[in-house]
Amino acid sequence: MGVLCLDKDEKKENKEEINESQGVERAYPEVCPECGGNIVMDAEHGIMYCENCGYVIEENIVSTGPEWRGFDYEQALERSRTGRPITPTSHDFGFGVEIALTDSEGSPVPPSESARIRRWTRRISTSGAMDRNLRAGLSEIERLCTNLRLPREVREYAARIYREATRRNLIRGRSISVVAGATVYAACRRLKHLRTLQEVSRAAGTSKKEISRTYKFLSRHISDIKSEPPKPEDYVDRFCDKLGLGPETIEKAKEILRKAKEAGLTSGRGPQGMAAAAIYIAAILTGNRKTQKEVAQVANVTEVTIRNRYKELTEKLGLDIST
DNA sequence: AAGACGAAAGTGGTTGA
DNA sequence: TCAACAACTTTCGTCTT
Repeated sequence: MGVLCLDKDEKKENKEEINESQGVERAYPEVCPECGGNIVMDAEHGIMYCENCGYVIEENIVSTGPEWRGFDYEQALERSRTGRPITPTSHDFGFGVEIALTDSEGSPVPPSESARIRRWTRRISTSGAMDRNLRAGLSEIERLCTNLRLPREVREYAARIYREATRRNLIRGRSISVVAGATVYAACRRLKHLRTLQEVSRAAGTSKKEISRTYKFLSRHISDIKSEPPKPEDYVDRFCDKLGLGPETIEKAKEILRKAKEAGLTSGRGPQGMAAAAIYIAAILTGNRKTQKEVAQVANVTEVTIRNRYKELTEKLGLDIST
C-alpha cells in the first residue's frame, strides 16, 4: 500500500472523503426511486439494487460485515473484517490507497502533488466500479443466453456491445438487467437468432418497454447494433419447431410469406402475427392442423391477430383452406 | 365442449404538426 | 407536446364442428 502525504489544510477534507468512501452511516433510499420496490444488497458484487426493477442505487460498496463466524467474543473480534477482501478481479486486489500527510522522510508533500495523487486514486477507483458493473452485466448476459438457449456467438456479440456501452458510459442510470437484455436482443437481431422482445424481457425479468427503449438508445450510439427490422420468415423455423411441425409445413409457410410480400401484405404488419398466420395456414394445407390458440401462444400474439392476418392472406392470395 | 369467428372498446407506439 | 392514426389486445357473445 502506498503511504503518501498531505499538508494539514487538506487533512480535514481528506478525512471526510475517506469516511464517505468507506460508507460510514451513508444514507441510502429505503425504496427504489424508479419504481418504489425493495432495495437489496448484493454483497458479492458490492452492488445495492432494486429487487423489483434492478435499478442500481449504489455500486462499489465495501462489505462491513464479519469475515467469518465467531463462536465467542474474542473469536468474533479476531475474525472480523479489517478491510475489503482481497480479490483478484479487482483492479488493485481490493487493497486501495490511503494518502498520508508526509512522505517517508517526514517532510510535507506539496498540495499540487497530493491533488494529483488523489485525482489518480479517484480515477482508478472509478474504473473499479465500472469493472464490477461489467462483470455483473456479463454474468447476466450469460444467464439470459442460457435461459433463451442462444449460441455462443450471440453471447459473445452481446458481451462486446455491453463492453462498448460501458466504455462509452451509456450504462449510467440504467439497470444491469435491462442493459443486458437490450444487448442480448440486439445480438439476436444482428445475428439472425431472433427472439421476441417478450421472450427477452421475460427472461430478464423486466418490461418490454424498458428493453425496447434501451435497445433504441444503444443503437443510436453504437453503430454495430444497427440491423434490419425482423422479417416474418425469420420466425418460421423456430415457431414451427416449437409446434412440432415438419419441413414441409415450414417450406409452405415461407412460400406463403414470399407471396404475401410480393402482394404487399406484410408492410406495416407485425412480423410475429404475420409468421403465425402463415404457419396456421401452412399447417392446415399440409394436413398438420394446429389450433389458433396453439400458434398464438408460440408466437406471442393473440388469436384475433392470427384471424385478421390469415383472413387477409387467404382472401388476397386466393388460398383455400376449407378442408 | 372445443375451436373458430367477429364486433367493440381499450392500449401503447409512431408520426407529423 | 399533443393529436391522429394504425396495429394489436382484451373481452365477450355467437356460431360451427
